[in-house]
Amino acid sequence: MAKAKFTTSSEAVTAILNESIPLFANHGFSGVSIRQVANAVGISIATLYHYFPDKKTLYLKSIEQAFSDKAEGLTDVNNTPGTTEERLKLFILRFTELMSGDPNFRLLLQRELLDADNFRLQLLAEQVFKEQFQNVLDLAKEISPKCDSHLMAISIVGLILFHLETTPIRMYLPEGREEHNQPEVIAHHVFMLLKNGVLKCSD
Amino acid sequence: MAKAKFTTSSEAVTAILNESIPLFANHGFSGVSIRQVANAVGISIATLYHYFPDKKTLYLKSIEQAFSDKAEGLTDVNNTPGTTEERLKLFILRFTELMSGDPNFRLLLQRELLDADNFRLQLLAEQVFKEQFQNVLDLAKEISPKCDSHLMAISIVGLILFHLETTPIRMYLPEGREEHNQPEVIAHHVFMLLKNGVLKCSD
DNA sequence: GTCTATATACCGATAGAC
DNA sequence: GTCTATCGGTATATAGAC
Repeated sequence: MAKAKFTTSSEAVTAILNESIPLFANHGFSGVSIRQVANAVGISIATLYHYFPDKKTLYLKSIEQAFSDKAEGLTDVNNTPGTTEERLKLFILRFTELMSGDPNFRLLLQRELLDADNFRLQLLAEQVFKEQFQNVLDLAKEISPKCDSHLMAISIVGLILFHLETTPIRMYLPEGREEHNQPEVIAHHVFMLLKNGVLKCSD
Repeated sequence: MAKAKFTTSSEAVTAILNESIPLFANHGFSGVSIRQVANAVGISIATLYHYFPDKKTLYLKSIEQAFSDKAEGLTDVNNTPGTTEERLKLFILRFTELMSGDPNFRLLLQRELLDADNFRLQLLAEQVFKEQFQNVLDLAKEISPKCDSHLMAISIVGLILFHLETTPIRMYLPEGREEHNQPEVIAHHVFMLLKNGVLKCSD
């Protein structure tokens, strides 16, 4: 008779998600097989199916788990004392560190932007990013009231995310250096660019 | 006996790539089967294998084809008369239109940034993007000499690409509007942001 | 709760007729 | 040059023993 590998059901689920999240983040939904996940956890396929009804559910639960708690950790930036500029600087630094500190989250987000259907995108927008995006939107409204807030908010997070997105190809591009991948360097550059614009930028 | 479907070999290759490129762009390497491509072209799997030795080669040739000629079309911006600011504006508009006009190219690029190994990234950087990136780099050096050119160049193209990347989720985010997806609107916003910075931005 | 064994379908790739 | 037929392997998912 097979021994119980896990003491509780949620412990098993956690162990499975711990393996499935990095696999899906690095190879995408169709690039990962149930077999791979089961092998990584050290259980059989049938056992995996005992905890998740099918592959798609496993994927969605992986997303859900990887995205949970990301909705916090930034919420307090708008309630921080200081000038608008200081709060922008703080947000940029926090967001950059958050995103570089959790590669799986960023990779899954990028893959969802590529692969998700409208229903999943709507879910993502309304249940994961809405509150956070509203905060950036408020910051954008305050800092540049004459500008389209939505476009500005996208630009702020986009600047940061694209620098992280291009990390692997950077070294092969002209003048690419290792230090360009450090969160503090990226955050500082983005802040200076946003503050002064390209014409008066200096770092 | 089967009739010749194509009059020349290159005609057949073109017909196959015309189907494989959008498929790979929308679903990725492992999200597309040889069967799907063959069905889309209207030929048998065996016929497809007559023109391409294996799936990986078909994928790489699809990338190659989709990326060819993209190296031109922007090269002349640095030789355009006018102030640095005018040339920056021209580059942003051209690049935005180029990228929104060819979704397959952008999608394949995003997928390569996620999936490609270091060898393929190096190939991509040195044989596809090197010259173009150097042009942006030169523009960045000229426009903001006190700033790290590499970071600035990445920021300029990143701002544009991220707006296109987030197009599908935009409408579900607060204050997202259809007009935000128009290339001219994006280009104008990016230019104004780069020119004045977030503090003095107005559009 | 975990396993082995298996069902069924599809995968990439090939053989060989025409 | 194009096809049908098929190979061996792997995919997702299930049945049933323990």
